[in-house]
Amino acid sequence: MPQTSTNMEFLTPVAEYFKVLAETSRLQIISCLKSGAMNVSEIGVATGLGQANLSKHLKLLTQAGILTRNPQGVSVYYEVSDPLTFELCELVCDRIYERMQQQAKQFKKMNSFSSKT
Amino acid sequence: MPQTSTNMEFLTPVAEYFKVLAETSRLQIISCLKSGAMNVSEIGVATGLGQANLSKHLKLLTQAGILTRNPQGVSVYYEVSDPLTFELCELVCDRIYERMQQQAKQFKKMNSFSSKT
DNA sequence: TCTATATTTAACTGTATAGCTATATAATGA
DNA sequence: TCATTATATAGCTATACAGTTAAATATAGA
Repeated sequence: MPQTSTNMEFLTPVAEYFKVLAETSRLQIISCLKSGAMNVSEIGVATGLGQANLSKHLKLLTQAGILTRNPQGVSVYYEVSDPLTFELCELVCDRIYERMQQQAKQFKKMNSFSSKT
Repeated sequence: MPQTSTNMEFLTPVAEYFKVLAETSRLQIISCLKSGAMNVSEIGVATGLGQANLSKHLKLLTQAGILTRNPQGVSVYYEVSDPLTFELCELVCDRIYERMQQQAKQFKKMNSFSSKT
């Protein structure tokens, strides 16, 4: 990436943050942690992710500052460290929902097979 | 990806949305469109991206519903279609800034070489 | 200490994609 | 029509990384 533009460097951490949220598996993990802290096995059951794979994602999320790691005896509990994470997901979710509704409306209006009620 | 978990499918469009924002080049494009619509050549100058590469990113952003395409004669103008995009970037940006400040504070406090004023 | 359980790490494979070069398409003016 | 300029696309390479299997590490209890 031979980018030498001025504000490139400032954008890098932003892009990296979004990249962490840009995977369904990690979103699954975040989603199931909405109810509070869980240990790795529990998250594994809840998400259905393979054990090693899950561990890698948890490491990534923790390094990105999105999760907090908390070892308790033999098991390790993870928790979403910042409510902003949930807010971002909700904002995007809501917007996608709005768009889908809009598309459905458009579709109904344009569709010549529609009953046009 | 042999994921069969229930809410996987609902998370896919969310992940895809974040993925589009997870590239410095695309963030550059979005950033330079803050001031309003620009044509491809202008964006090219502003970002320093290669012509073909830029074109691909613009296509991606448009397909994701983030940009609006508007051909005017020989040139094509692009514009950010939804202020939510800017909001998301700002939210993340602000949070990263807070974290960096926090880390700096921690660093100063922990550093045994510090002047401790 | 030995064993069992929980989590992490190492190493590998396949896939997705950023950026490149070269070419194609579209629109305007000579 | 032809040339020129602006965008878009095709094809390629290198890199990043999700998911897998196998091995390593850590903790608690017998």
